[in-house]
Amino acid sequence: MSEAARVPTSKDVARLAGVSQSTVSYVMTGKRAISEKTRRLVLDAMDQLLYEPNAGARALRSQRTSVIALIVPFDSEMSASELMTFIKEIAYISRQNDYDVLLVTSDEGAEGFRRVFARAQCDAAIVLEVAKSDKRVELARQAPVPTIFIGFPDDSDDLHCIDMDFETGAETLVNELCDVGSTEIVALGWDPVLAARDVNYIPRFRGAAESAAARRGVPLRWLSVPREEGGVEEFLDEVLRDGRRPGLLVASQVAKLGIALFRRGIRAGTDIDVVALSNHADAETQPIPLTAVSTHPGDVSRQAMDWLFALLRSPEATAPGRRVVASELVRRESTRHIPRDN
Amino acid sequence: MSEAARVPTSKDVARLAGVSQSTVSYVMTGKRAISEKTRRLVLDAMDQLLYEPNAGARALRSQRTSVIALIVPFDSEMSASELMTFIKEIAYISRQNDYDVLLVTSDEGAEGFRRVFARAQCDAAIVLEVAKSDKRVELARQAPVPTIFIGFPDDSDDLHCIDMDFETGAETLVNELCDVGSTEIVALGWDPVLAARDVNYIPRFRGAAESAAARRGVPLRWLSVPREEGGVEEFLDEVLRDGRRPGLLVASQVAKLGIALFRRGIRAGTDIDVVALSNHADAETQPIPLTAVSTHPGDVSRQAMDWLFALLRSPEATAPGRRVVASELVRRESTRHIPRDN
DNA sequence: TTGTACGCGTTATCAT
DNA sequence: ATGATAACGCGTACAA
Repeated sequence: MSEAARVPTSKDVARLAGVSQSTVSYVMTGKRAISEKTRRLVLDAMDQLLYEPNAGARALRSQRTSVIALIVPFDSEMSASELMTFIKEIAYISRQNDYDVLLVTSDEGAEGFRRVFARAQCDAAIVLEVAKSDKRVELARQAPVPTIFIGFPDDSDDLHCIDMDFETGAETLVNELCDVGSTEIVALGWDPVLAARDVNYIPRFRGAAESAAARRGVPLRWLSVPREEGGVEEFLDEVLRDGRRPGLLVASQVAKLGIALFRRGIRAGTDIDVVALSNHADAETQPIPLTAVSTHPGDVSRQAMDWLFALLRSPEATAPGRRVVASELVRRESTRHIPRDN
Repeated sequence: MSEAARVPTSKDVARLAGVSQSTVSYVMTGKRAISEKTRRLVLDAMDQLLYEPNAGARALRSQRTSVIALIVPFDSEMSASELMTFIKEIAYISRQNDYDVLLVTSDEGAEGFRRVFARAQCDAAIVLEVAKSDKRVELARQAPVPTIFIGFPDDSDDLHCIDMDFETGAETLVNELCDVGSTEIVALGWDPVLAARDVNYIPRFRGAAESAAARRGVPLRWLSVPREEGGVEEFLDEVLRDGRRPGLLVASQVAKLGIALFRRGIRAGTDIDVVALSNHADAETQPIPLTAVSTHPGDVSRQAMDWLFALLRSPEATAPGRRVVASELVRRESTRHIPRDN
């Protein structure tokens, strides 16, 4: 790059337009009447200089950053496509509302979250994966700016939380397996490390699945499968031995399971029934497309952002609470489509 | 959330520590000698108040933001897993160097890029996908802060560009197909929309593939396949008709192709030879793992960030240029492993 | 309808 | 070794 061209300030604009600096400011904010002539003068000068207001100065003076912090769990078990949908959607909607997005990795734990508030780097935050007992909950209560949690911590009083309906989703999946004739169910659950991290949706999903199975009188075995090489293979060794073919409820590692079954020559929907918790893209791009309850990351993001902007516009009028995004079963080819009478 | 707790300033720290505000500043920057006693006093006060310096004020005064802008092509044809690797790696390395990452979508075209500079929102930028003739090139030259391009625009004088070695990669893949016995090659190329957008690596890869095929005396047909529903299916209809089984060179839509072949009952590595340009994760998670040249998004990111921080530390000493990250063939199961004499 | 002046919270220069 | 003070660029209360 050549030499650092200095960036013009509102003072430069003022000089070029032949007005005072404050007039330039008022033209931008529209907070007082400006004669059409002056307005044109100022706008022309801005165009000519390619002027943009200095973000730091504006933030310092106005106490608004026009930035939304997004706390991303890069190390979670979400598939890349699901996580990407969240990030992409949140980035798009932010820009549509004239906000930028600051990416914060949740590896730093609660620290990164605290930092962006304490440094006044954002006007709001979105947390993408929350623990049942999450240190960020208390921080959010004391925070100078609003936070939307995607997920339900145990103590969510006065918080804004939104998530997909994992409970109904789990029940739907279990019922689907029972309806196509499964007399035993084995669930491929999340990595024990993730479970130990106390991720909120794991017990929500698992509890609902177990209750639903109990109601149907079908035994359900939950196995937490490590993400490492071989985890899914061992799971299948264990589950399929002696020629057993239980209904599979796949909560995690959807892609790996689809491939692993295929490599064993076991055809989902023919030799075995498989249902999954999965976003649309992942369910479709398996060797055999999976019957699945969609996690709808796009919908969740959109609703979260709607709520957030309502909150930014009128903090008082926007009540806290838990919002649930409906789950939905999409039947694909991994289950036998036995006619049912319902 | 409860009522907006006010965030403490260096003035609050000074008062609590019983020193002047400037002393607090000097303790942070270390730019002058401070007695151990005073230093302790100040640091304790900071801890007690959970003080963090205000980002806007600091940026305004110091002309440094500690933010790196990342220009992300959400609408590109990169797989989610590949794009996510870039983002994740860049975010991690940034934090290790005490920088935050501002996410900018490249949908805005050059505009978003210009904006973050003009508003002084970042100390540097990384552009993740670049056109041969890219408007951001000229902007980067005039920009007040350095930019790293991942990809090679036509006019890259005085720019810092880094990318994977697509040329050698293409040649390697073509040679591999020839070596396992292909007498004709068909390439699954990028979406025409993406090609029309002039993405730099498309002609780089395609040109090298065509040259390599010519050198081997093997005809190569390049087909640009739309991303839409059915694009890959039509490609296969066309390519496989009359029982033809050309060597397949898959540059794009790797996952879709793997599934589509499987659904037709055509086994890669047995019925047909397939090689791909793909990152490790995508190549592994196909029904039949693909012999592929890896795009190494992690390596490219790391090297890009190393370069960037060198540039931030000593702009003069860090020369512009084009850097190439070596490509590497990994043989998996999608090609017949015919012994060769080399 | 417009200009002057102040302060947001820092960093860094000038004093002492 | 430390304190007072002047910018950085913007938004807005106060004057005219």
